[in-house]
Amino acid sequence: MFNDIQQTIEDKIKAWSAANDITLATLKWTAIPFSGEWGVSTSFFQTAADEARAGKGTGKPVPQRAQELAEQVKVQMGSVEGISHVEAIKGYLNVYFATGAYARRVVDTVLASGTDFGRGSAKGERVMVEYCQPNTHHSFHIGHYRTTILGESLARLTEFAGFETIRASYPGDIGLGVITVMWAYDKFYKGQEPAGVHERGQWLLKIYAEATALLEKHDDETPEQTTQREAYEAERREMYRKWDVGDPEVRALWQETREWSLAEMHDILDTLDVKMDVFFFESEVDEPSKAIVQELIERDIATDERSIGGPVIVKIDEKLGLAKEKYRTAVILRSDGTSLYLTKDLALARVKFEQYHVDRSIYVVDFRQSLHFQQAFKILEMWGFPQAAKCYHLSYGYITLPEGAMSSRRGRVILFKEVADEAVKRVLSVESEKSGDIPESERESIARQIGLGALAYSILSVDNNKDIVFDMNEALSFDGRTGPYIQNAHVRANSILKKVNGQLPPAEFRHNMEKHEIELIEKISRFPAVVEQAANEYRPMVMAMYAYDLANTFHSFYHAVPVMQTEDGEVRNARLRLVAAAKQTIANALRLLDIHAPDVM
RNA sequence: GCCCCCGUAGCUCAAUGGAUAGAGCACCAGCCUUCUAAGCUGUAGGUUACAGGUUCGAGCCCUGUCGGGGGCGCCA
Repeated sequence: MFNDIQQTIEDKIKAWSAANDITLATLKWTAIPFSGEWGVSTSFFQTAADEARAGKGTGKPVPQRAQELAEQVKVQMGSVEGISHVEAIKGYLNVYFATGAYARRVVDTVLASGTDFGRGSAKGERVMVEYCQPNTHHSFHIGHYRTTILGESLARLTEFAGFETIRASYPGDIGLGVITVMWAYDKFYKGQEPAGVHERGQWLLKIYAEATALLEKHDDETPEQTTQREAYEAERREMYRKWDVGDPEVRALWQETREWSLAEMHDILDTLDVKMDVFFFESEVDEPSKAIVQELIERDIATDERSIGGPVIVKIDEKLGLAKEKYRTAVILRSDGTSLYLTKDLALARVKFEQYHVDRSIYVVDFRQSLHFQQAFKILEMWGFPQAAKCYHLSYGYITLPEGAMSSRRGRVILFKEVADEAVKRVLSVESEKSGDIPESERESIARQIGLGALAYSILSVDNNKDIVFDMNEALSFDGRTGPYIQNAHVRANSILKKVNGQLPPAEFRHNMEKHEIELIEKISRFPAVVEQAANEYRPMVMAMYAYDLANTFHSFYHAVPVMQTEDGEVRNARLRLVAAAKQTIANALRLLDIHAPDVM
């Protein structure tokens, strides 16, 4: 956390190596495996190996030579301000911090920074995170939730790490699926409309599933059924055509039903505390996207095969001179002149670069689109956008059901709303036996925080490229490595602090600290580095792991180390400040995971 | 045929090329007159799919094999 001490040591090592004609490899600092004290560690394996390769070594095995070097440095080190002692062990140089001074510094820094503890310095780069791409006219299911929570957490991380961050959503509000719902609604349900935002959204999903069944070809259908199906199909096609040419009636129907879905989506985003900066609607990028195709043809990036009845394509592998198939050939415009997913994404990327001036563009989209994005990024590169190098597809695995993939068309989905409601219900059912004193007026809201926290954590704590087989009991578990476990650490910290009404007199940390105290301080001090890592690697999971680790350390501390019962006032004050610092760090970590940190539960 | 992801404890998952591969769940044994037991402590559980290679050092990098998932010019 504090690099100045580390820097002092590093300078000393460099001076020593220069004086002794030793070619020092780059020093990498890591945390020492915890053993009751804390500090940082670096090794000399690389330096020893370099020596051996250069032929100027001593002929000794690398580990032995590394240990020798570490010992020499240790002898050479002398005393350094803020360092209690140094040890050379197994080729590593372990530098231990002077406990009291370091502890005080960490705790004071956290308390002074508050909600800003861990915030990175401004990076001078603008990041756009595109996530939450639900289709309208269906309902928001648990798969949409995964991109939303993943993207929101990532956006919070990049923002906190110091990147200027723009949150973007790209709802699919037009396409065959949308038209299918409109057709069925218009034909069978015109004028009807259930009350309630979510009821309406879910009703559309039901209509979609019904419509799909009507339009699906069956092997054993009778001639009458075939005629019927083909007539339906023709009606749907006609409706799409009318939408395309801007028929007022169809457009009005579209606007109305689209609004139902968007209302539901906004309600869910509110529930999740997601504040989008920009919405790119598929319907709005459709028309402009066609214009870029001509430009790509003129630049000789795309090949127009329309004269022979074909589409417009980009032969990526051929253009790159690749012998093996890798990016293949991408179609960027249908032979009938209509746009495709890729057409729109290329156009959208240009808007992001030129209108929003983004330096990095991150797409939180499921892993099945990985070829699509590889193609898109390559084409952008050929097109001459340097930002293409900093485009990143954060792919994630599907959420499937035990019986197989979810399918909106078959109506076989787990809706986010169902899960969220169930989560709150389950929390309320255990609140009476497990909770502390929760004011009646807050019970519902805290139950929501805990339920949604459990759900969010169950998604964020799994590596994004893993598939998740959705299990309600697992997703909403409150025990062990879960959101509520972390929230509970925050609550316990708060319950101690309540007893002094938040009064935190200064403290020196001169007492002989127990290992649980030291370990807690060590974990807290790692938070800023974890923020950097999670943001740089685009991995919310790193923060999820850390949050658990920190809470786990706090729970152990809480159990083993008395705070209010401490007789010595000086020690009590120090521990109170440590508890406050832990509470703050837990809250900051949870916030980056889009999880609330309640004061009671 | 080609490309991408994955394979770690019974199950679900971790582990910037670095020290003794770690958690949770499940199982077993303890801990509430003491700051919230949604908790803590302990036991048990491993040939990191397999075979080579690179490296002082490989779960991690490279090659191959096997197994699972996904994708591959007009769906999104």
